[in-house]
Amino acid sequence: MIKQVLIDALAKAAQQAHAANALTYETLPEFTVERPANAAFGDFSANLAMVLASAAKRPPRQVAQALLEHLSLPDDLLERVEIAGPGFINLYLKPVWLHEVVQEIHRQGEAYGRSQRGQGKKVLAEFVSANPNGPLSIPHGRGAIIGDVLCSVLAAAGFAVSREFYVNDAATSSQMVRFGESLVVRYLQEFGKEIEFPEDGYHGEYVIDFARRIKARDGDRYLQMPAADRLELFTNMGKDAMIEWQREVLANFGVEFDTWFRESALFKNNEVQKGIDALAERGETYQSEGATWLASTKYGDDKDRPLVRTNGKPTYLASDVAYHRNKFERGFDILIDIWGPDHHGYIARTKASMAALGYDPERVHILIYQVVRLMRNGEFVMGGKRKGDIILLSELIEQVGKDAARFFFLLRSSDSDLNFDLDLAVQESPDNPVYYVQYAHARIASILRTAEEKGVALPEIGEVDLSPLGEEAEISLIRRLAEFPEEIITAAELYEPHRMPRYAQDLAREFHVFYDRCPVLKEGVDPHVRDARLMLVRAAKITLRNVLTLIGVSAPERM
RNA sequence: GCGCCCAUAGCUCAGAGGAUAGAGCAGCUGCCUUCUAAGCAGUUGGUCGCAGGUUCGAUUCCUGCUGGGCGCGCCA
Repeated sequence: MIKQVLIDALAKAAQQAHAANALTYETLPEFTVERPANAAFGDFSANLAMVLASAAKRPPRQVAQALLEHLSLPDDLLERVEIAGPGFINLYLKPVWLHEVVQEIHRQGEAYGRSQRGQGKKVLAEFVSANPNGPLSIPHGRGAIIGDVLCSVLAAAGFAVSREFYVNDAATSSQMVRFGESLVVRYLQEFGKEIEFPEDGYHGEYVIDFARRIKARDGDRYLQMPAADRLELFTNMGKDAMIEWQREVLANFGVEFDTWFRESALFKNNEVQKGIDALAERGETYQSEGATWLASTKYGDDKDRPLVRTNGKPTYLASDVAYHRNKFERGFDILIDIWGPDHHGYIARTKASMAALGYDPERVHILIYQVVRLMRNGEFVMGGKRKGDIILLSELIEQVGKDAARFFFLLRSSDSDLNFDLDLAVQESPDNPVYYVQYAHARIASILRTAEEKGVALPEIGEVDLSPLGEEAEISLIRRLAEFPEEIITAAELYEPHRMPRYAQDLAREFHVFYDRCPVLKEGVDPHVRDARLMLVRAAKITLRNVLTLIGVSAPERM
């Protein structure tokens, strides 16, 4: 990558200036080489002189001067260098670097954008993790897409990624029992039994539907069963059905998990108790008021937390300790948990519990995404579960389609609330960002199709002279293409998948401008220009398709 | 009361400590006998919530306020 070449050259210049006693500093500070906002400031701009100024005890511009005297870059790459503003080193490159970008994209094809930054480090991302007693909701959709695309981005940046869904199916949990009871009552009601439905039961239609399916399949055979056995059986049947339902909806949404990890397995293998014991052995727990507590305040939590209740049952935290410990024991270097906003209070205790077990809490990254609001006709919908007018994730996907749903869920930073405009998502207009981006791809495909129809041969990349590419629209398009690998690395390192749709929009915009200004196949275009532009158009197609694939959105050939 | 997130153009939001703070929408004005007008161009619009601090440099980092969203169980 060109940027790395420049960074290395500047670092070397600093070392040589230092060796020649032209510059003093202890260690070379972090510095950046960036594409400046204003094109007049060159192709790239470095802040090295400014960050070096205080150590060198000289004004930034003088430091820059000293650096330039020792800077060496190939003549066929570097056009000129300028010191500007408070001490920026602005590098103006010859167009050949841009032509090399186009060639590189052709050579790499589907691999363009990928890098080895992650060095194969093993990452486990856990997300969605809905309870197996109901349908997936809109917030689950946001978590699903953030997790799925973050994983794709990490994989592209050279990490070894696993996607995991944690199933909160502990049989002892009161919510699972309540769910099982609700299902039993609905089943009995199907046979005309007049049983009152429990106030704190699961009122949703889906429970009734499933009870009917059990009746249709198995008839009345559960009517005479001992109540305790029946409850356990129905709880399990209901759980399996819910998991399967959730799995299907997510698969329809393009989200597939490598593993579905069950909380119940932690109990089955006694790992919950082992986790508690491990903490006790390390002296991190104590007994008080009949409960067992984790001394999480030692590791930055604001209170100590109960691990085992007065009634002897472990808390949710106890399973979570066992679960995270299990993840580390499976050999993952980095753990990522993606949680909804209602879980923010659990960050400190989760990290504290891992620290108490001797794991570096820095290896656990917990991402909290903020609330989603659906809007229709300019008004908020989804009044709440009680009213029953809640929109399910499956319904949303049906209404707006997978592409729009994925793109919209990813459009905002996880830290921001998300207002999901249902009307806009289905609009076939340029206001709709997903159409805007897909349309750019379709336009490219159309050009290539037309070339074929006209009998214009598509030459091999190595055979084409790219030097005719020099117009402003061409240059800024190539620059944008060149940024793609870095953009993926940034998104991966900051855990910010929302950078991908944003990049896609920026790239689409550059292409539309190019399309408007630079005819490819029209009458009167010089064949050399035409061929060079064809190569650029193909490079844009490759890159656009690659970013859309990362987001999980289709790249249509026609619209 | 405590915690998390947010506060940037009329609206929805970007902006990893850098130069003149950006995009889309909305408003106004133009561009299709020419590769897809689902597009492009021009133009209007800002005390980056307020007050301090750190820094050569703060929309960005820190502290304190103000306003809004969400949450705060030996529930999961």
